[in-house]
Amino acid sequence: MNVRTLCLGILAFDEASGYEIKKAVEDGMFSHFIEASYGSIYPALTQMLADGLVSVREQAQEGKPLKKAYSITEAGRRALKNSLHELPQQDKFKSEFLFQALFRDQVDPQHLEAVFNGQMEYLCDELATIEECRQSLEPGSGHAFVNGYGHAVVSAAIQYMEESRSSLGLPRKPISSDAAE
Amino acid sequence: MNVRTLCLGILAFDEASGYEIKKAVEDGMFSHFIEASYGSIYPALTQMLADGLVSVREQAQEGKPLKKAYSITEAGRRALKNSLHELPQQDKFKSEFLFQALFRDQVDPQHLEAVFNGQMEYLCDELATIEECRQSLEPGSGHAFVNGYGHAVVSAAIQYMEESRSSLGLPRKPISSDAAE
DNA sequence: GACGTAGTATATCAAATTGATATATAGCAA
DNA sequence: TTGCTATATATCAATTTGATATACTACGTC
Repeated sequence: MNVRTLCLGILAFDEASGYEIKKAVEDGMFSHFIEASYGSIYPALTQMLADGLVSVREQAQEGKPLKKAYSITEAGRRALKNSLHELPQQDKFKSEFLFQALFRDQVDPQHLEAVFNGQMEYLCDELATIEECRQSLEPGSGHAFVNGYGHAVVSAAIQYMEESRSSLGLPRKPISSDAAE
Repeated sequence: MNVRTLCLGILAFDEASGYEIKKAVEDGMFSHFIEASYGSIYPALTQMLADGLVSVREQAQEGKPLKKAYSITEAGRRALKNSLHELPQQDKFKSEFLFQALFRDQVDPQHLEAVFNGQMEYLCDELATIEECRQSLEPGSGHAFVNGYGHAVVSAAIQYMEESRSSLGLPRKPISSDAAE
């Protein structure tokens, strides 16, 4: 699945600018299972506009740059539906954290601790984002299923990390400083 | 982190050919948190050879093509150690399965079921690979930690999927045909 | 015995994608 | 007034993917 289909999927929920699509995959609803950068999003939108899969509405905003709000067209919805009926490719998971963890005996203990805490922070942020979305989802919807999947997986990771502290020779929980932030 | 560092890490455990590195990230020990293709592995090895980070031992095999067994050099180990002390990038997770699940009301029920069963199969295969490695790992090692992380996350996903069958309107478990395979 | 498929092994390349950077404007803080 | 953050679009070199080519063995099957 390419970035075009991905954008089409996001636009199927609501019109959005390239910038907003980036935010959605970076921090928003789609952030825990999708990746895309500006360098692929903008060309995808330009191409789909030429192909008639999306339309633009240019909004001149006071004090802000021109905003191009893209909407999905009927042809776009058909193209999306087609893509949705192809068998999905296998999940891809890349973790530099786990790669580094493999060599834990070759790094300074203080680096290991910093990296471990960084991972914990990242996972907790993910979980917070997932839980924020949680209330606004109708049970039984695709959204609710995906949200629940993310919740299950990230929770399990956090729990495992917490249980592994001692076996990695790390000090007990650093008295939740995240409560202060 | 680039493919060069990734190869260096794998070679730090044992000498390997490009083909064997690919297998390691595809099916082996590294498969659940690393991705790399031939098109990046072979050029990486060639470049690192020129840079003196690895050395080659060419093995003429009877009845098989020439095999180039790459080993990490001292310079390579230093380069790896340096990379290991950089802060890791955030995890990246891409799931076309979850993307499709988002639009579950727009696809045929039979497609949804096929995709769901495909994901289950994939997850169960992952878990099997993880459990296979499990015994040969010394407790407290980096390997054991990473293996445990994978086990925790994949198990949670499988459990969530199983619990979600009914809410997605899918029939009960298709009487484990995997036992027959 | 020919034919297809799977496994071992290296290598290349067009196309897709990333990650960084450039441009521009507003608001807020030091 | 200098720097930082946020909004917003856009480009591009470098990296990476995914597909394909080549070549030989082995195994099944028709």
